[in-house]
Amino acid sequence: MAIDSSQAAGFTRRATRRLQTIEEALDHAVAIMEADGVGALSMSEIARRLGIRQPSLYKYFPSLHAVYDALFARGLALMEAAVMATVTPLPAGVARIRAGAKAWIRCAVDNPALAQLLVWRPVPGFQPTGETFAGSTRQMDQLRTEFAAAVDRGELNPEGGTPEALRLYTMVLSGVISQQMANQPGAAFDTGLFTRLIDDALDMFFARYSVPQGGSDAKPRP
Amino acid sequence: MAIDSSQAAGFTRRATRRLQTIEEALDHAVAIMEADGVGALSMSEIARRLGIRQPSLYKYFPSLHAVYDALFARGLALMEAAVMATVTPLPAGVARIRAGAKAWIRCAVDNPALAQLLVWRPVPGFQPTGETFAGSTRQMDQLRTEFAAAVDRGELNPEGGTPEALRLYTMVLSGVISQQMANQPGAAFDTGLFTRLIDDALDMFFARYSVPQGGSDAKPRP
DNA sequence: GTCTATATGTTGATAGAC
DNA sequence: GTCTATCAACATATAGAC
Repeated sequence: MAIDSSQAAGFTRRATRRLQTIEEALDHAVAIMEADGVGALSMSEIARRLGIRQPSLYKYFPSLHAVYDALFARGLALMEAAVMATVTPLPAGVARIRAGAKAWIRCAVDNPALAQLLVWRPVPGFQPTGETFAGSTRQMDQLRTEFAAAVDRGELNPEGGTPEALRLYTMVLSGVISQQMANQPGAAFDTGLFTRLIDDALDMFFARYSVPQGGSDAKPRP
Repeated sequence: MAIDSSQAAGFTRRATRRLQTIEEALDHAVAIMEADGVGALSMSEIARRLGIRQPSLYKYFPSLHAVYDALFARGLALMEAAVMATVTPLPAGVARIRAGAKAWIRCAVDNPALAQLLVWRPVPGFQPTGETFAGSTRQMDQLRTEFAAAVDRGELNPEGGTPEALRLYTMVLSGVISQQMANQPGAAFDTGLFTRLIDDALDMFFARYSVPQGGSDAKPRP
């Protein structure tokens, strides 16, 4: 019992310590990217800030690309968490989609380096692992169901459920964050010249898929 | 006379030869960026492809940043030429703006490296020279006048002339090209999953600023 | 898991001969 | 304008002692 417990505890402690170091390394990586650009990341600099020698870092990451992959995954998780925290208490529908969009944009502005990794492809030769990329696909799937729900509830016309509508939606969000990051980096969400137009952008988008506001009996389906 | 002429000719010949070399260097630079990413550009690689030693390249560009600046300027000029060629024969108005937008997107897709340099900011520490950046500002000014003309002609409501409308417009275009370059690089304009939605995106945008389609007497201004 | 040592490569930029 | 030579950094990654 005592032996098992200490073994288990020892194992988990080592494992958690290792995970802590990994997270710390990623923290530094984010700091480096935000300071000097996404392309300025290097194993040497991470190790330097971590207080270890550069070869030691290879015990945690097999390559620089692996670091980028972990950062991509972290970015995905961060965005998902931000959106979920905002969206979970809300009922399905357009209002929920809108709230999620704003949460996403806000999170992207607050984490510009990770957002660049997600929205742009600034690192030559880097592509997220299949496993990592699956997370991105999963988020897109969930977004699809959100739109389908809004259509079912009659808040969007049937065209709102098409892949084209979804792509148009991602284009709108991508446009907001791209212009904000490129032309006014560092600005806060509430004061950014482009992010402050997010409501207008969403109005513009959803107006395209609004249901005809009929009177008492407006084309009900038999 | 003969002397003056030969001197002048000698001077211009040398000058044009020099300009030719510079243009050739920029051609190689574009090829490098398209092959290995915008951040992969280096003086060494340009010189290698140019068939000269790397220090010799410093006779043409004082630094790598100067090369980026020249590339930024070339990208601006290319886009402007493409838009102008499409737009010049058309009368002012929304149709002309739309045609210009499509020409711009098409040109961006055909020149992804230069487009990335213009739309994103992928090179850490690089900012276009004041002179170069002025070209960008000038193009924005012209866009502003295009919108003002469309408002004057009654094709857009007064809100279409506001800075917010213009920013929303740039966000839409930036969203199209960003999503296309990030998620389906290399696709042609006509078949790209995102670029083929350009008309829908423009519909969505201009619908927001459409004038109320009145009957015979729809709110004429006194 | 950390270190030293090292191999091997790259880069931007300058000095100075021709 | 081209070259050689060189500097000073910087990088990724591996081998192997402890």
